[in-house]
Amino acid sequence: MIDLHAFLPYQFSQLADVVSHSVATVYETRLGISRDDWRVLVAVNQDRHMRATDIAQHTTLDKMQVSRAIARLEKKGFLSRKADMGDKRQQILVVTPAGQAAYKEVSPLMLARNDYLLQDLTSTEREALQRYLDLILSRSQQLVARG
Amino acid sequence: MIDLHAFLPYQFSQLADVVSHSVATVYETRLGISRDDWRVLVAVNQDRHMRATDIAQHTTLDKMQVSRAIARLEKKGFLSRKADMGDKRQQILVVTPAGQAAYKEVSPLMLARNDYLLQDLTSTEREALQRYLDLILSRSQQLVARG
DNA sequence: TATTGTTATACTCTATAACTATA
DNA sequence: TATAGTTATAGAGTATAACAATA
Repeated sequence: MIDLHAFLPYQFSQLADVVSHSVATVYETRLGISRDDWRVLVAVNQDRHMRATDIAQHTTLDKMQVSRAIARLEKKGFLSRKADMGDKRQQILVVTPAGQAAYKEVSPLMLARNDYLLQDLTSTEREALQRYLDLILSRSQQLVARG
Repeated sequence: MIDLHAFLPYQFSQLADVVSHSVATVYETRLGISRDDWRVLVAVNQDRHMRATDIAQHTTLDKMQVSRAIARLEKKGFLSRKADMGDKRQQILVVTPAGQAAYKEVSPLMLARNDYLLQDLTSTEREALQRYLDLILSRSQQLVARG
């Protein structure tokens, strides 16, 4: 007998949906951007001189998603592109002041919400949770690799 | 500074994707059905005399998703509908023998994979994990409710 | 007038791959 | 021939609401 509620895929997907939604509201309503856009905005705010490929690796988005997120963020005025004289196929992505301001406005609110979600756990418990999640993740990756 | 990898929405959504995918492979390849279909199949195998509304509550799917999943499962011969003489708007959903066989073939494999994912955790740790996830879920629901 | 379940529609996401320009 | 990034396209999934039958 399968109890859906004791079933990891079911639990995690429900949890991921609610948690994402509860936090994503912040950038959606304040900046009017999507999840992919937000991830790219975080990346370009952390590292100067990122290229699209770097961002893809950094975010687990694929190059197509990154390309489109970049286009949307550029249109919003949150980032701009500079030619890379070394390799003309590549572009260097730079946050604009508006992109920095957006990030600075929103990220503390995001962190606060993230923190709020963890308030019921002590720091030891948080570490334990982290450990459990890592173990489960690596086992599930093994399963996927095997098929 | 936001570290995506230490950020709950990011972590959970990555985890949910990989975990779901690692387990969903079983019913996708063996039965050729989707996640929604699978959830409905579980529901009708557990409870006789379910109606579409019951299933919606039981699975966190909405009535439209349930309606379509029912249609697909019926087409596959996994369930059938009987008129409810009490209320003619409703239908009683019954698993067919083929639907039972499908469930019996696949559910042990699903449980085995679910169990495999948890192998690195003791039963105490599993309970702790469960508790942490519940706490986080209820806080995120609070956030969503507030907006 | 409200409810059960179906159908329609439009919108977003995702996955794949074709394409361009450079290397 | 391979790589960086863009564009096209089709399929799946999602959300909203209109709708028919019954209550």
